Amino acid sequence: MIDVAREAGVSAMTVSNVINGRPGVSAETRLRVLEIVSKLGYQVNLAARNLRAGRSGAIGLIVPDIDRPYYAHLAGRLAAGLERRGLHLVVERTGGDAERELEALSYGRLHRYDGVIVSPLRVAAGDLDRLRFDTPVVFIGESPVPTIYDHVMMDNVGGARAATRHLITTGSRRIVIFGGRRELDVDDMPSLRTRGYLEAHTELGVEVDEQLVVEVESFDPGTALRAIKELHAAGIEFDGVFALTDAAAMGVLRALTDLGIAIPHDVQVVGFDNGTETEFLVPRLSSVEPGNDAMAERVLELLERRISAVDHPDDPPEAVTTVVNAQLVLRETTR
Amino acid sequence: MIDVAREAGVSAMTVSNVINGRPGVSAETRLRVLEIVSKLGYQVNLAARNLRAGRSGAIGLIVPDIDRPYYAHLAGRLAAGLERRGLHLVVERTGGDAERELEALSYGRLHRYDGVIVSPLRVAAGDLDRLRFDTPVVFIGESPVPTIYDHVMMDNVGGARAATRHLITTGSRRIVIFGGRRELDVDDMPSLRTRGYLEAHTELGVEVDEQLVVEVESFDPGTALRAIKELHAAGIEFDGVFALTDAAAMGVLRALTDLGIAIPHDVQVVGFDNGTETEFLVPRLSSVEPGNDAMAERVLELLERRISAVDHPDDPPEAVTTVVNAQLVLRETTR
DNA sequence: ATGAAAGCGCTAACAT
DNA sequence: ATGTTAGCGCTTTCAT
Repeated sequence: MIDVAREAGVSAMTVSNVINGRPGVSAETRLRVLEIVSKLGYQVNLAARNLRAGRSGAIGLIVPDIDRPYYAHLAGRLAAGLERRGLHLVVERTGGDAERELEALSYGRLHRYDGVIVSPLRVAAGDLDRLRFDTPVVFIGESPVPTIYDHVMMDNVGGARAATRHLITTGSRRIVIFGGRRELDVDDMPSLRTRGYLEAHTELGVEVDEQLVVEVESFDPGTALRAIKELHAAGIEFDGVFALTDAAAMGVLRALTDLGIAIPHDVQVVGFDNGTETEFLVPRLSSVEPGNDAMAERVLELLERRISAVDHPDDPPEAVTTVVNAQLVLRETTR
Repeated sequence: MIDVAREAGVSAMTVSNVINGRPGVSAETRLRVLEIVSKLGYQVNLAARNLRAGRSGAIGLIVPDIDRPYYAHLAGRLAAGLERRGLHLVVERTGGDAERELEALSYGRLHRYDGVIVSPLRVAAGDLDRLRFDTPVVFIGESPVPTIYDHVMMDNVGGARAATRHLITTGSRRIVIFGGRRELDVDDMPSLRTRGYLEAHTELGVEVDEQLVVEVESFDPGTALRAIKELHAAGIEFDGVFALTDAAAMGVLRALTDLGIAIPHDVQVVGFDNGTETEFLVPRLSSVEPGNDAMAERVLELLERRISAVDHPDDPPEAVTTVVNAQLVLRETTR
C-alpha cells in the first residue's frame, strides 16, 4: 500500500480511503490511485486489515462431517448466502466426537471467527450450558440446545407425525420405525422423530408394537439393509417402514427388493430429508422435506443479527429458537 | 499476551517463547507462564501472528460446488488430511462459472492462503497459462491444465476403457455413452472418457454408432432420465449404457425401469465415481472407482512439497502430473 | 535466560 | 481534501 501511495504521490491513508470507497477523496486523486493500484496489482493484506479491525471475515461451520449429503447441502447454501454478505465459510469437522465438538467451541477457537454456526451431535446440553463465549453463535440441528442460544431446527416431531399419519391412513397398521428409540429420555433427533411416530399412532388409535421400533447405531444404508433382513428372518411382520433418514430408506428399499416384497403394495416406505436421490430411486422414495433451504436462510439472518449486535454488548438480542416447517412429499413408495 | 506477561512478571517475548515451545526459557518460568495463560484463558491472536509471519494457516479449496457428492467427499478427505498437518480448509465455490474461477485464481485472492487446491471446470487451459502467482497451487480434476502446474487427475481414459471393454466382452454391441462427446477437440472429462469408450471399441473390433453418443449439458439424474426416454422413443436400439457419472447412471436406471427394460438382461449399465449410493440402488450399480482417496492424499503431498519450497524460490520443485489408477467395480447392472 | 525495540500492513482519530 | 500519529498483537533481531 505504501508503494501505491508513493507512486501516486499521496499518503497511505488516501489509498486506504480509495480502496474502501470512503468519501473525502477528490475524483482526480481517486482515479490516479486506482490506476496505480491496478498497475502494481496491489491487493489489501487481509491479515493486517483483520488485525486492525479485530475481525476475520470468516464464519465457522462446525459439523460432524461434510462428506454427507445433509451437511454438504447445508454448507453449500450457507457458503452462498455468506458470499452475498461479503463473508466466507470455513468448515470444521469434528467427526461427531463429543470432545472435539467441545474443543471447537472453546473460547479461543471461536475467536478465530466473526461468527460460528454449530451443528452439535454428541455434546450434552449441560456441557453447552457451561460454555462461555462472546462470539456470535447460532446452533443448528436436532440436538437439544440450551434456550439461551439462538437455535434453528427442523420440525422433527411434526414431520415424523405427518409421515406416520399418512402411512396409517393409507392402511398400514404395523409400521417399522427404523432408527427409532424405545426410551425418549433425551431430545435428540431419533427421539423427536419417534415422538412424532407415537403421536400419530395415538391420534389415530393404532397400537404400537415395541418390536417395530428398531434401534440402530448408524443410519447408513448398509445397516438398514441388514436390519430389515433380520426383522424379516425373525418372522416379525410389518406393512410400513418409516426410516429416519433417506440414506437408511435407501437400504430399506434395497432389502425389501431383495426379499421380493412389493413396494408400496405390501410395504410402504417413507424417508426423511427429501434428498436429491429420492426422485431417482426405484421406486421413487416418498420423504419428509425438512425445509433445509429455509433453515440456512434463517441461520444467516440470526447470525447477522448477532454479529451486528457485537458493538452493543450492553443489550444483546434475545435468544430465538426457530422451528422450520417440514412437509411430506409423496412419491412411489407410498399409496 | 501483554496481560499474561505482566501477570507473570516477564516480557511478552518470553510468553511468546513459551507458547511456541521455543527453547531458552527456564523450566520454572515456563511453568509459571503456562499457569497464567490457562488462568487468563489466553489465546494467540491468529491475525496478528499471520500478519507477522506472512502466512494464514489456511488452504483454499476452489471448486464449482460443494453440494455434490464428488466435491463433498473430496473436501472431507482434504480437510481431514490438512487438520493432521495443522492447517485448515477454506472452501470457495465458483458455481462452475469460468469468470469466477479466474477471479478466484487472481494473484490477490490466492494470497489469502498458504496454498490452494483448484478443481477448474470451465477455465480454458490457455487462460490458466496466462496466470501469474507465487502461491503454491495444485490442480485437481479432469480439465486440461498446463503442465507447468502440479496436477492430480484420475485415469479417465483407462477407467472408461475398462468399463466399455467389460460391456463389450459380456455381449453388448450397441453401447450408449451418456454424456459423451462427438468432437474430441479438448481434453475435458467427457472427451477423455469418450476416448476410453472409443479405444475399447477399436481394440475389440466393434463399430461405434454415432447415434449412441449422447451429448448433454448436465449430468444430473433428471437429464439422464429424459435422454434415455427420448432415445427409446426415437426407436434407437441399445443394449448397454456407459454413464459418465453415477448421478447420471441413477437417472438411466430409473428410465430403464420405467420403460420396463430388464437390467442387466436387456441393457447393461455402468456408472463412474463408485459413490456410496451405488451399493443401494436397485439394481446395484456397477461403476468405475476413480481412486478419490488416493487422489486427495496425493494432492496434499504435492501441496506440502510446494509449500515447504516457498522458502527457496530459487529452485522450485518440478511440476508433477499424477494419474491415479481407476478400477471397475462390478455389481448387478452388468452381466 | 530474558528483554527492548522495531515493524508486519492496515485504518480510526485527529490534525491541517 | 489530504496527511500524521498511533497502535492492533505478534515475533525477529539484537542486546543484556
